[in-house]
Amino acid sequence: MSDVARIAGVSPMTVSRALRNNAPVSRETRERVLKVVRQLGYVPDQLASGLASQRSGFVTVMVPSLNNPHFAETVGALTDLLATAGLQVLIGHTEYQPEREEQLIVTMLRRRPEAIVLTYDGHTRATRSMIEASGVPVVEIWETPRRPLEHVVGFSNRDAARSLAEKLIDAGFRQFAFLGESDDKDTRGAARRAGVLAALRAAGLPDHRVLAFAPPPITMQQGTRALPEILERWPETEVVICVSDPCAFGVLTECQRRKIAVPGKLAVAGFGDFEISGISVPAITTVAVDAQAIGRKAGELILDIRAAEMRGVRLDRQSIPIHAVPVLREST
Amino acid sequence: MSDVARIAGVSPMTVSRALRNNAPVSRETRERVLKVVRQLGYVPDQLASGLASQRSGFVTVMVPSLNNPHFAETVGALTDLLATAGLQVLIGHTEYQPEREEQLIVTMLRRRPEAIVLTYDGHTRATRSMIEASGVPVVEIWETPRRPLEHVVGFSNRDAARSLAEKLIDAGFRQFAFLGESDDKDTRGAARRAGVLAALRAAGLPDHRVLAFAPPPITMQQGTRALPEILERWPETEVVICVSDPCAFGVLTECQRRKIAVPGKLAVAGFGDFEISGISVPAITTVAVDAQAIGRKAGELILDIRAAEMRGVRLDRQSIPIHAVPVLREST
DNA sequence: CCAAACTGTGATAGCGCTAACAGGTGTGGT
DNA sequence: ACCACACCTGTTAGCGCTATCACAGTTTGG
Repeated sequence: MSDVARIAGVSPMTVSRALRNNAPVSRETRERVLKVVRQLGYVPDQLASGLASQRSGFVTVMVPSLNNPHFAETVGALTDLLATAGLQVLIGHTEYQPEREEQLIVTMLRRRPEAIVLTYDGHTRATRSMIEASGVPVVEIWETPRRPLEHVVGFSNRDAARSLAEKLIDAGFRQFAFLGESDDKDTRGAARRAGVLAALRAAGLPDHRVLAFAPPPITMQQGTRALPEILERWPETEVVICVSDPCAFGVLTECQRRKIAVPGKLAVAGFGDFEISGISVPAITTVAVDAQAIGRKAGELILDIRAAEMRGVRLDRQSIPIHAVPVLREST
Repeated sequence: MSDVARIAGVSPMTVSRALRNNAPVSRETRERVLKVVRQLGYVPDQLASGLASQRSGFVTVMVPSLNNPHFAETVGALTDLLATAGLQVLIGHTEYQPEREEQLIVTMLRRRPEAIVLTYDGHTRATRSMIEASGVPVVEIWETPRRPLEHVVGFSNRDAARSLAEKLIDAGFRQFAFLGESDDKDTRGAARRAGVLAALRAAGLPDHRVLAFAPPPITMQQGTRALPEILERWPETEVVICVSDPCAFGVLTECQRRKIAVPGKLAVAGFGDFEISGISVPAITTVAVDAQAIGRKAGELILDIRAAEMRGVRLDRQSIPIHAVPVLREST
């Protein structure tokens, strides 16, 4: 930077100002400086900038898995929105394990993020206390937790799943099975299961057909393996509601292999409205969630938080609702 | 850090050493310091550390899209491997646009990454020269480019696609169509197309049935819309090779909607061996690529590069091959 | 027994940038 | 003519760490 300053005939401070948007520099000086910057191919060091200004320019995002179109969309939308404000996203994937989340948070806090975005699946005590102690603003996404850490951009997985089950009850189904996850304490999957069971109980229907197949995520492959287990244990099942679309697709294909008519003999539903659910034959009934909107609104919220910080105040706890609506398709 | 030093009765320098692994501190001093660190909940500032030590601890990875199971797997494997060495990954998604890659690279270089990983899809001149000028080690993945920037972890998309086409020719197919991307200069998709066409020409078969449907990526949805176009223009087509698995799945489902028997009336093949290709009914013929291995080997390579740097030398250009093999399944 | 080597710790001086304030110049109002 | 003020630029002093050298205390070896 001092090289640039010398050649442009100004002080390093003026170079620093010329490189920012809202700094007071005359148009001609800025142009002269930027010309030298381009000439030399100078690239400012953001580590140094961050240290001096106490603004790292980072936002940390924790998702269970990258290999999930939904979280990829959320992260993509968030990244793009924050980029407009010069913020970069640091992604961590927890593999659906709160302990891993805790460990990642430690690593992330070293980078002094300006905000933390957490996908809800339960947090350890240590995670909660570390984040609170750090004073970094937090946004939880993809659920509206009972005990939110601070801000929330999400929906009730329980209510959404309940609403889906109610629609299927209205459609005349009576014998439900739920294909879900094991080890699902405080997870979004557990909330979906609870929602389905609540609908069944409210309608006076049997609620015992719950298969806790494996730890999350349940893959397509696991969906194919779960179907025979359901058929064997509860041959009377009329409809299988799956914790997410990929395993619903797995169940569907296994039905096709076994020549079980869907929806004639068995109906199948998922959760999330992944692209595949609209494309497959038959198209899969599911709950549509706008994953991009979650990322976008979380990003907007973070910009609001920063704007408030500039004014010296801490933004009040926000809870931004996201729509999640059942979509009945051919599979039911 | 000076607080910790004062309470532990040592100098800040000793605290700094106690927090690292390979620094000379006596066991008892380190334990005493770490105890205070835990007591105070002190979290070292890695921005400051990076500035002082000239090691950012970052590796930049550019992928076309996060919303693609393959790149997600590659990035995931890379992230996990680099984490073992305390390195963090900064992800950028180019949306398949070299210009966006260029712009992202500028942003990334500000963070002084210790290595850059690029998914090959062609690079602009400016990208190439910026990276060379920066002196940061580069690894290109998912292809073996003709003019590599430096290191490579990948395979020939052309040869892999050619090999798939040859197998299908051996299986007796004669009238091929290729469903690919438009605007595919220097892309992996273009290499696949070239490979298929080379196989056809070598076998003396017609090679004119190429549909350049849309800019990458071709989605499932677009696969469903491409099928009618192929059928109309070239009703004699016996097999459609698609640039990637998702669009192959789209083509397959559209066949099912139109009651076109696959593979009886029309065969379908993809590229990449996404999970869906092994699950769908019929399972889709494709080219299997070990996406995780790409991430893992790229990570190992980066650790080698750093180890060499420690010894004061620059690692020779490496080119690490990845296997990509055709997998014939029910759809052909 | 003493020089040489090694071990653990501290003091000093930055890393490359920016916050905060100081000051010089020009403009307009009175 | 003077003051008030806006506007632009420079100076100084760090941000929170670590590289490097210095040095005391200890061990080693001939």
